[in-house]
Amino acid sequence: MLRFAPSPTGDMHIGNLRVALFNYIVSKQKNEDLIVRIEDTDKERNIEGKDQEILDILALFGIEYSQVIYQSQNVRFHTAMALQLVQEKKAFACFCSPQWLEKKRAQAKENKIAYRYDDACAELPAELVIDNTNPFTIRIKKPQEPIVVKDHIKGEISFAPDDIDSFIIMRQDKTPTYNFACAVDDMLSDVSIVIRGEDHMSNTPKQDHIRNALGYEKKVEYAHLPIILNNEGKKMSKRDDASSVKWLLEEGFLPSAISNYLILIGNKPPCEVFTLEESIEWFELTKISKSPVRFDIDMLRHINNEHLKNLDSKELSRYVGFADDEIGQLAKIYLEEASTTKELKAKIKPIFEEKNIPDEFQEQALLMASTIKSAPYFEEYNDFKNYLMKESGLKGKNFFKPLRILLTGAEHGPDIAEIYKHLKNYIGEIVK
RNA sequence: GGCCCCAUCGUCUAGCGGUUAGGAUCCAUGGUUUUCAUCCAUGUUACCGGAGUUCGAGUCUCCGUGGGGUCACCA
Repeated sequence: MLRFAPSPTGDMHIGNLRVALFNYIVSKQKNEDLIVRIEDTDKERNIEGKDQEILDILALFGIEYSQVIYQSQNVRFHTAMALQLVQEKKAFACFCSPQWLEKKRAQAKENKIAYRYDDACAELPAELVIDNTNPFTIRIKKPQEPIVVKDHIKGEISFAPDDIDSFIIMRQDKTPTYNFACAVDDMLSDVSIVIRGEDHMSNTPKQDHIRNALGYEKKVEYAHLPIILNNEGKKMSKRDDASSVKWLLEEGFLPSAISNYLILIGNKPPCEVFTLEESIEWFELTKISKSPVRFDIDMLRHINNEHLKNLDSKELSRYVGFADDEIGQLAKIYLEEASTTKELKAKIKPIFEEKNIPDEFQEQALLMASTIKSAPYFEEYNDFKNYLMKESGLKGKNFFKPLRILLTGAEHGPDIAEIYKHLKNYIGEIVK
């Protein structure tokens, strides 16, 4: 079993999508189910409808999963297991107040030493606990021995007990913390391998420790993906437009191209342009680079352009807002100067709109327009051109510029002979 | 600051002790084109530094340096 575990607290991030993609690929390779677990234990930060948005994006990208579970539905298990740990004295009630802990943290920071919980409540006598009416959290006792994490990408990494710390597993309001819920749920779902972002690296020994304490013997495998950096070399955040899958989609990047790019970076694929399904054939987690990768929109554009070229013309036509094959074929030609569907639309749409004629060609354009309007239908561009030249008497730049502007609404563009093939049936519509 | 990870062109990477250090992208130039672009050709640009091991180090070891991640009763 594999799992993708997003929290419904914001827009789907490309790093997240990448994690989903890798989980999907590996689940296919291992022939194991992939489940989606919505991590909604923080009621304050949950955003209504984000869960569905995430699911919609997964569908759009062709990421299939066997079921969706909501972490909040598992709290009774979390509670029961926390209780078990307390009874076994592997966890304890901690009465330290948030304010007190915050003060300790500030002190540690001031003294430039790492903050660690001092285990003040770890060995409280039972009567002190029973009589205490103050609110408390539950903390798990830190491990005795270092915990070694085996990661398919990072290799073996050891964490000292002090760095794992006696951390909180249940809050004062009796809800589980992330690490606890996550560790328990992965166990309950019988997850075999966890593929997630590198930012979870330091959570791993904690979650491992929880399962050990619970007596779970199966070793969960891990793979931590290097994070994606922005142009400044920092982790991509909400501030970076390109970090949002929604934004990328709106900019006119194809889902297939986005996944292609996300699988390509920090990887050594046998080829550069491929589909998600193709990548299942050769994908290997161990080939993923250990170092973070920079997001390069130029590369994405290049990949997107290639995917656009591979689309059949009918489909391409729909992406540009039309329905017929002919416009799709026209769009194909424009692919030589556009890399996203948004750019493509910006090229195609003006063709059917009223044209803005620059002052210097005003006169010629007027003459050209009336010549075109009275011209018969020509199958071949050459005949069309010769007729117009003869009738208008225009030539050279004075002929081609107005013609191009009248036909396409742009001063530059693809070879007119090429686009005429797809425009000839619409001439009446185009030149009004 | 503690812990963890990382280090080849601007970017993504090939390399696995002996190479003119290769490819893609980006950029520049030339050719093709009525135009922009495409396409083709060409070109600029990289082994973070220092010690060691070795006949020989981008490749192995150590130490620096640099970059990133993470240190919540968030996930």
